[in-house]
Amino acid sequence: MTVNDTTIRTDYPDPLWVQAADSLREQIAGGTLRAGSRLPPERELCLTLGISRVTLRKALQALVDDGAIAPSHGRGWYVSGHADERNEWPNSLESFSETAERMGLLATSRVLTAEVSASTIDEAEKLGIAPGTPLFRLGRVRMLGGVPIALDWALIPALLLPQPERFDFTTDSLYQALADGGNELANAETTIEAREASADVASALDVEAGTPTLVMHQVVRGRGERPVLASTVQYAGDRYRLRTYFARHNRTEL
Amino acid sequence: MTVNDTTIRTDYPDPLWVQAADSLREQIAGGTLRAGSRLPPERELCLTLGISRVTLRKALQALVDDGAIAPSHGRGWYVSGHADERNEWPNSLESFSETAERMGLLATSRVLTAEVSASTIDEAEKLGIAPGTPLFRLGRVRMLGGVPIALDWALIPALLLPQPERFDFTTDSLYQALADGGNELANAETTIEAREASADVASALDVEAGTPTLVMHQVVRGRGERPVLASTVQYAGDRYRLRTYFARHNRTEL
DNA sequence: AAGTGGTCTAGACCACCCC
DNA sequence: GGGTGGTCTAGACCACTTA
Repeated sequence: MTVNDTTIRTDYPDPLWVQAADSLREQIAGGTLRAGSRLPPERELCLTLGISRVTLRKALQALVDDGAIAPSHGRGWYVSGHADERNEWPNSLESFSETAERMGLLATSRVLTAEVSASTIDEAEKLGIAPGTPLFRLGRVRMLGGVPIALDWALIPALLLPQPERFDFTTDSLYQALADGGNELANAETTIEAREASADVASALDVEAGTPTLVMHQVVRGRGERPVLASTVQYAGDRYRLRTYFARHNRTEL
Repeated sequence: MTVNDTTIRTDYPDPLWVQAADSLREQIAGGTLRAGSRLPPERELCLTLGISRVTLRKALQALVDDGAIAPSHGRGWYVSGHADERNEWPNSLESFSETAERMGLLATSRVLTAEVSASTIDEAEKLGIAPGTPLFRLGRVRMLGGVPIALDWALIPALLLPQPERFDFTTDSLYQALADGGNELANAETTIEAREASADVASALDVEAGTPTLVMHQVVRGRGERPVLASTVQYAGDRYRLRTYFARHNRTEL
């Protein structure tokens, strides 16, 4: 027999495992499942949620990636102590706008540069394109509550962001603009280092020259695996702190 | 029957999905599957590898987490351009010893402190233990090829690392020591900031006071979700660069 | 229309933990 | 021994891409 045809049949529902994961997240957030407590057995959850065990386990894995629960072989699933909401992009750095939201501040930008011009050899190599390919260059001062926090330079092959003048990057998200154009971001290589503020950077960030800054360089790729974006962000050392959360995967090896 | 009931029985075959993932990794690394090329269809791989589709997909997901391949609905699986070996702990920061290996340098340490003493209130709060609980304190200068790179302070509840004097932390890995004791590390909360080197730090790292340093603070949890380790690492700004690689998960949002 | 990945099921057996 | 998570299967249908 098939499932009991509950006639839900809604036209475009989330996959069952997403619904199940959301349901469990709510129960954890709502306190029905307290931190440290054990979840009902998988086979019982299957009945409660009306899904198969394979599907349930996919939902549970999603919660593991969030850091919300952890399995213990032979004992059960346990709710993590620190089960608050995690990033929507787990294991990533907290984004600037996420930080702003967490701190209850308004994230804005002052646009220094927004223009299309030919790429240099170095830029082309980083982005995996031919030298001279048109690049959209976006330079911004990122601010929280009006205070300058970071200098952000982004390079995007112009073809991937047609008509950049459609956007107002004092408030619009560059990531969102790329996603709207069908360039979903899939992964990123990141390096982070500490460096003194040069005179130029210092004046843009309104700090003294020579003070420590945090320099983050990223090459972000889309689904197609070609780099979509290269960015360099330089944070004033005493005004920002990168945050991230790592969860180890299901590897059995040490 | 009860053949030899040797209690050990270290007869661990890897799960099929791990074997399958390894097999695919080899084919990619070995060039049988070139960057950018398409993998055989899932149903064909199932026959080749002699496993079911569910199992195969678990293996493929592992490669996605490595950043080695990416799926395209309706088209196939594609090998990523940058398909070289990734971290064993994907989406984590590259560890000090990994960096050393990549650069062909020898990672050593000078042990400043290795002692057990009672925890302060602040330390206890970070580690989720009672104030006064004995802590193993390990202070090291981390070096690459004999050059001091970072100051590393680690705090571990003493119960989790009995007889720390068994280890020689000038060369032994703290993570390995914890894993040997059954404390597998599961996840970590990390903050990273830039700060000036104090006089003490500067002399330990052999740099000038006031130069930029990268300060990374981590609270690492094990499977049990209780913190296992709190560490603060301060890198000389002009001698080290953190590296990481993020891969977006299967979320459909955006 | 055919091929491909995405989701889902019902049931099975194994490995681990605890009584 | 009984309960629990970990692995695995064979088959089904849906959604997307390409021709």
